Amino acid sequence: MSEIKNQTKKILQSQGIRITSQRQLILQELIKSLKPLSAAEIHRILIKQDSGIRLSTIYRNLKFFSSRGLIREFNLDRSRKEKFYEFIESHHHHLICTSCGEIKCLGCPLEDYESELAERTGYQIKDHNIKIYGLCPECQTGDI
Amino acid sequence: MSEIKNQTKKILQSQGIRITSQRQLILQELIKSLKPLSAAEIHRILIKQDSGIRLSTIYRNLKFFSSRGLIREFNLDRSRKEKFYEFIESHHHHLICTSCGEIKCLGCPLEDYESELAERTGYQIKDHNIKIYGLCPECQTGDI
DNA sequence: TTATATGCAAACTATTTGCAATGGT
DNA sequence: ACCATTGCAAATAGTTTGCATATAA
Repeated sequence: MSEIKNQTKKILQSQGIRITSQRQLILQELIKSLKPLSAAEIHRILIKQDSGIRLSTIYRNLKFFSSRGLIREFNLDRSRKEKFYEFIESHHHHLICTSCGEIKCLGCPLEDYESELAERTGYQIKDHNIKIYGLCPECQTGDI
Repeated sequence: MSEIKNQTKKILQSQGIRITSQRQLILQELIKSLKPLSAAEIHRILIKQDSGIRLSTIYRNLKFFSSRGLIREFNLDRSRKEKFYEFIESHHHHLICTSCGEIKCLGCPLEDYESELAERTGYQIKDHNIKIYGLCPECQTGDI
């Protein structure tokens, strides 16, 4: 069994999640991927690898993994309407190139701000996300 | 002519945007509203006020206003799938109660961070948004 | 063996589009 | 008068659901 397949299996097991080949495939792609993927992207990848997995199965499992806190589900706000999904390794944010769509992960600049905000508003802060939009170095030629 | 209707008209005029009753109605609601609205919410409000405006007209104009920089279009990421729209008065962010859905506007804590980020990544930063999720004081009773 | 997950097809929601009619300038 | 905008209906995209079958434990 390949290294990543093994790792994926362990993760599912440790969470008490029933192991199916489809779940392993989906989670593997999210773990391998360096950037968030959409349901359709995952489907495209898995279909190429023979597996006759259905889109509905992918959606169901993405929802399921999210509810178990294994992955994070979010929108990109601009242009696209699909949701994106990523394996949660650590709290971070995204820098998105509005021209080519490339997504880069960033650390979190809000640690102090959050506690100050909680104090000021009375809110009990649970989470947050930041998306930063710009042009990546490659897309800056011609300087729009 | 009512004060706000007048103001709306002036905004459209100053932007060289053709004035129609539908555009005035849509923009008025966004200006009056203290929080972002979805297309369906705007539609519901305007239908109640007699106007037989169509959802498609609302969508078309929301897109149009966004492209002209009059309003901002964004997702809420959690739970809901619709987009939300707000009149742009100044750059700000949102604090969202995950229990009752209340949306509060916040200032921007990222001014310095952005320039540091541009330097570090080579990206030309254009914009960003932050969403912070938590429980508002009212929803904290029972402390989940 | 039994509950859970999947395949499949159909439904649903939010949004977009084509086209003829209407309305602003 | 002319072109932009609207109404209307139909299309589309992304996602969800119901039900029979297959599969993990």
